[in-house]
Amino acid sequence: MVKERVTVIDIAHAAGVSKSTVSLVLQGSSLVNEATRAKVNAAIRDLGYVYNRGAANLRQSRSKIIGIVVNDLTNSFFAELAVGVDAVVQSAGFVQFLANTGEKIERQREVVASMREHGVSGLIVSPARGTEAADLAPLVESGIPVVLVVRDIAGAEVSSLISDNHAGAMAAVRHLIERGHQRIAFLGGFPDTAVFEARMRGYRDALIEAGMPVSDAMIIGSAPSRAGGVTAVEQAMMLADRPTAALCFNDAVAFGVCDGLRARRLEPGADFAVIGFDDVIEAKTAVPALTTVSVDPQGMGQRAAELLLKQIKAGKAEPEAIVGSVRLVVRQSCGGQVERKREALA
Amino acid sequence: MVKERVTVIDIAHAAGVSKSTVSLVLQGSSLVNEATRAKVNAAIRDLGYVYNRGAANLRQSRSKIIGIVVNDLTNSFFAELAVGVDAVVQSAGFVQFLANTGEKIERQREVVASMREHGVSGLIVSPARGTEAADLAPLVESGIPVVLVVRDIAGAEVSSLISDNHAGAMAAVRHLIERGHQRIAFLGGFPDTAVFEARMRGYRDALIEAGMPVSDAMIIGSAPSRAGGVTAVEQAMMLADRPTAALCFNDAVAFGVCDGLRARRLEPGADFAVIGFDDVIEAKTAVPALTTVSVDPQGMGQRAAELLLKQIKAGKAEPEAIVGSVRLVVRQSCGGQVERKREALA
DNA sequence: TGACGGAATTGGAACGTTCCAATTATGAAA
DNA sequence: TTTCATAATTGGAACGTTCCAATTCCGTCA
Repeated sequence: MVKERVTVIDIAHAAGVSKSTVSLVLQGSSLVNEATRAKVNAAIRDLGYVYNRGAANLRQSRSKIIGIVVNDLTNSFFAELAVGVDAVVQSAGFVQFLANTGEKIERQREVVASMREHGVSGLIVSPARGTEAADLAPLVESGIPVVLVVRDIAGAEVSSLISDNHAGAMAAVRHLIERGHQRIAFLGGFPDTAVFEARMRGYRDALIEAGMPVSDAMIIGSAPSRAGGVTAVEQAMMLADRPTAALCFNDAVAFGVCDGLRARRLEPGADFAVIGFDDVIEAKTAVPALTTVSVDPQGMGQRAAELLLKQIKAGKAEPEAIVGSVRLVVRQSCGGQVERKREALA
Repeated sequence: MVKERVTVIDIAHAAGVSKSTVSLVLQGSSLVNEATRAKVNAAIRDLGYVYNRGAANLRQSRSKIIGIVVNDLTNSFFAELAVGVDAVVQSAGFVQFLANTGEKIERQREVVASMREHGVSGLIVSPARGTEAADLAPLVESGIPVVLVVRDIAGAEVSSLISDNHAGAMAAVRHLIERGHQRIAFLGGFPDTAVFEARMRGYRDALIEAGMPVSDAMIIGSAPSRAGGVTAVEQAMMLADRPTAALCFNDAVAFGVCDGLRARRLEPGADFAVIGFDDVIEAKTAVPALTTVSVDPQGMGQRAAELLLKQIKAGKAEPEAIVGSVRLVVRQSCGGQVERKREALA
């Protein structure tokens, strides 16, 4: 019961035209007569023809495939990024190869190679930790458009779309200072990443701007996950001079920090101010709703995809470095004024 | 500066052999002499050759691509499912097309069609709400192996891998009954889905088994999301005869229920027992840690992928319906004995 | 009637690989 | 030396499409 593949030739036969005409119909060419177009379409339906995009790609040496490789799909930030990308590539008639590297450089190398072999027209990459410009060199030399998201790589000559981490962190810390906090920690994230670096610098610069002391003890790294947040806040609360507020590396860490606070019978928002980063979808519905720096992961995915498609269409465009603006979304987790809070506790 | 594509012919030239020999080398054939193999490999490296899998697929009429279509990638259950699939297909040398339908039947139709055109060797589908057997018919007729996950479709002659929702729900409710709860609600989920049906039936059957009354008022549907959980628990707490415990449709709903409880100054676990379903990755680290029916989404993705690969290898296997076993993971969110709890409150 | 021009259609080559059958090289046995 | 088997290599056809140049069709105009 093996199905013979139906090809343009079969259609041509059935419709009594040549394969070239069928091809024209498939491409929606205006050169073909209305009547024959109808005949051909009827034959296509009758025989259950399915277009072989692979064969077409081979002939035209271009494909309608883009690749997206992310470093951690279990992190909902990246999952949302992927759906943003998916939405725009789908409506442009493309389909996406998605691969998850789990932060493994080796796996990243493999999947990128595999995607090249499959002839993707472009690639959106959120690089694994430790990726270097050299890792991407063969890819960019081949002339395939690449858009880096979330994490930039120094020296890589490709477009990038990262959010303004420095400005976002500053805004968050300024907000905490305005509310009267004196001891503000920076919690979570791997210290050897560019994103950590940028957010942490924003944190420091806001403190310095306000003439406040910067203490390294207040900067506590961890895995950028919920579990990491728990351990980071535990460590912070061991300090002699405990913080009363924290800017967290990302929302996952922030949720973990909330968990850790509750485990010590402290209510996030009321007893300790926490601010996240990213504005993942759960931030709004959590209790307390998370104050966070909004990065809009889906929107970012969309913009990255649009940029990539533009470059694909243009043949090869100059690398663009876009830094996406970012805004502080104030919800409940950062509490009210510190003074008011003190009263409530007294 | 347009790059000419390097082909097997170029390699053959450079290495002083024929294209057939190069092809043999690429396929790792044992027919080729060690020395020539080395020469060819050197040429491949020197010229920066990249294999054109599309051309190979065309000739062999089989591809190393599988498709995975999910109904909601922003739900971390499905994101994890996708990484499970990804892990096994990657190590089998396949790559995955991933598409998100967002529960839209129309989009699902489009992406499935697109995947067929791209010649996927198999498909893993978590169908959108309302998908019918007829929607899949053309696909299965074409002989492409399909594995349905999470949601089964009556009458579709394809393999499926769903978890034992009925047994899981029963186990959870039995556990609550053992702990002394008398009024147990079932919260969240869309009532018109098969998964809802199965879990709700498990809930009812456990109550009946214990000789306890079943009240429709205690069964409250909602969107299967965190926000839905909040509204469902609000509604439940309006009841004259308030529940003291709930089995939730899934973990997202359960988190929402916890949020809603806290908004009313009730502590999940201590004041109200909540049990989730799925065991997503955050369930373990949340505070309180969520008692839940473990479905192991990554493991499920892996099993689905393995089943699919098996069928691809076998040409065409008989449809198998696997129901994955499921176990109750008791953590903190369902509290201790009700008696003890009452003492603590008194 | 013949020439012309635009619209519609067509055959064949090409894309980069694999597969098959055929060929050549190598060495051992007669 | 010839013969044979085995190992290694090879040319050409094929996969299903698109593209190009060429051809046919048909109505109009001189």
